[in-house]
Amino acid sequence: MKNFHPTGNCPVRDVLSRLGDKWSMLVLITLNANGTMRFSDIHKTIEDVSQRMLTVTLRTLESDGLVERKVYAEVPPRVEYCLTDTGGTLIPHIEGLVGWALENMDTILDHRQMNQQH
Amino acid sequence: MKNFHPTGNCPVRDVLSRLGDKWSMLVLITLNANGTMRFSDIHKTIEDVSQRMLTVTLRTLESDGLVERKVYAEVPPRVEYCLTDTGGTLIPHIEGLVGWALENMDTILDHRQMNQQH
DNA sequence: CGGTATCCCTGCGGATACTG
DNA sequence: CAGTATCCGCAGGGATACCG
Repeated sequence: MKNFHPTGNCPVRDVLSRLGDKWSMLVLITLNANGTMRFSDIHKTIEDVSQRMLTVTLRTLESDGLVERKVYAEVPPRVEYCLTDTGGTLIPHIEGLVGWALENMDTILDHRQMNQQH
Repeated sequence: MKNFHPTGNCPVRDVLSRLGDKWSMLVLITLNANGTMRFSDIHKTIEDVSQRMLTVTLRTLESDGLVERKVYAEVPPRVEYCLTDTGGTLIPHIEGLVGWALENMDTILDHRQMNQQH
């Protein structure tokens, strides 16, 4: 019987759990679609994320090496974010999931409603 | 500026948020790797999921039409689970993510540690 | 065997206010 | 502009007990 927790605490689960939070994937595909963006640009693009959670999400992605953060010593301050190479290699897989979701969400929503009527 | 919330409450986010929970992807790839499985088999394969959460996860996947649940009128009862066709089409994308995680987790973990020393 | 039913707790993430 | 700091509510999920 095949399983998927090689060592007890599985690094794959660790990595994937990061992407499974509410905003990470959205931030990544937004950065991929628009290239380098300022903090405020990302915030405008993803309207319903709070400033706090956008900061937290970006910092986590940065510390994982998926996003690069560049601070310019200007007044007012300017901070730019872009994907790293590692972050870029993740994009196709996220796009794959998004594409699948787009293709199948009608089927899924229908099926879900059916069962709700029970 | 490209964004990703077509209608305000985006079905893509809805669908993906389901897969982003703690156990769904794990259950799906386990079922894919082993074919039809009984409840207890899944539980043995994914050791650290509670009975409650395994039930909840399977029921959600069933109501979304990704997993099929078959109950046999026997004593003691037997319940078998397998992927549906729709569920099957999702597998390659999950495998893609898992593959990426396996390839890149060393880089990620290193990067993460560097930043923690700060 | 394959579940429910309860209770409970952690921690994700929102709201708001303040700052270099 | 791009953040911290603080507080707090809620839902995801664990532990335990019981059931057809």
